[in-house]
Amino acid sequence: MAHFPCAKEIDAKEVLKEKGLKSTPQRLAVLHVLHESTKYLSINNILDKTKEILPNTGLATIYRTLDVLADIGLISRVHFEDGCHTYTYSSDSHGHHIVCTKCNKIMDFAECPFEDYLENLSKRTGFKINNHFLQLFGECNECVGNAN
Amino acid sequence: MAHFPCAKEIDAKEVLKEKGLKSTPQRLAVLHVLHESTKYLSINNILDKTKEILPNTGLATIYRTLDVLADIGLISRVHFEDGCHTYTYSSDSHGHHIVCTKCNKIMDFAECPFEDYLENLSKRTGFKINNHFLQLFGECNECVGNAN
DNA sequence: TTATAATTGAGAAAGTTTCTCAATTAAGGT
DNA sequence: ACCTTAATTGAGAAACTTTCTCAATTATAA
Repeated sequence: MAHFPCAKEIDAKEVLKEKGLKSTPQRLAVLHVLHESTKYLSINNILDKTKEILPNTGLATIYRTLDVLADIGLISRVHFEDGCHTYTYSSDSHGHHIVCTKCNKIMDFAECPFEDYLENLSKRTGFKINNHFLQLFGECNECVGNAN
Repeated sequence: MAHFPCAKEIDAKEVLKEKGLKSTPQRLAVLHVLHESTKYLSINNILDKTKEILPNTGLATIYRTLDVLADIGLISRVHFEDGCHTYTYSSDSHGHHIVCTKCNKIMDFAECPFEDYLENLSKRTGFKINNHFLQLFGECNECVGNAN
């Protein structure tokens, strides 16, 4: 089986094993591609970069792999106002993302700022809040001030 | 031109006018459909309900109308982990949503809990944060405790 | 090494979204 | 009220995205 210099490869293999899933070259390659990129990637970006490692990889495998990796929390989906079909490596299962709208860079911030707030909101609204999604948009330190 | 008993119809017409957009029956009907529903609706839900009011409405018009209404903030998109192709009426342009994962009900909460937090995060990360997206998932007061 | 179930690639099928263009219509000026 | 005009619409075609099917392959555990 192929080997990829992914810092988290060992971890990934263990997580896959725990869930009863196989560590295939395709899964490790997709993970490697996302881990290597500081930016969010579209399905086609991921297919292209995966094919640089494993040229025969099929598109259906990319879809299947992204679903699997997202389910087990190794990667996460990035949401935009008009669609959510891009992905990024997930350094932490509770990671929220800051997205640079100029260069597409993603930064994680694992801390969650409003645990207390949610409890309060829960009481006021009668909603039992189980989950939340937060994503911030802005300009990263390299892009801030640049014309485009 | 058709009239729909949408409480916000007058407002909607003004907002459309301000932006140089026409108040067509189709746009008002889509808005009415979303305003009337407490739940988020898919493109096809919206097409079906709009056709009950205007039977000849085409699918392309639904897509165009949803884009227009979302752009001007009269409605907003609802995001899920695996897609974001549902919509809800927007009572407030900064409204965040709580979504009931059992009955699909949406509740708005306009207040934004972390203005201060974002400023602090901005300083630490070097990101200039321009925008954010927050959505909460849970069970509403009617569904909480129900088996399904 | 072998058996087995999971996974894959390829292409077909299904589903979603956008585009094109002639016909219609909302809205402002007369 | 009636033009005029540019925006909007419906319909179907085209483009694009996602899922499915199934035979071939392969990771894994015995």
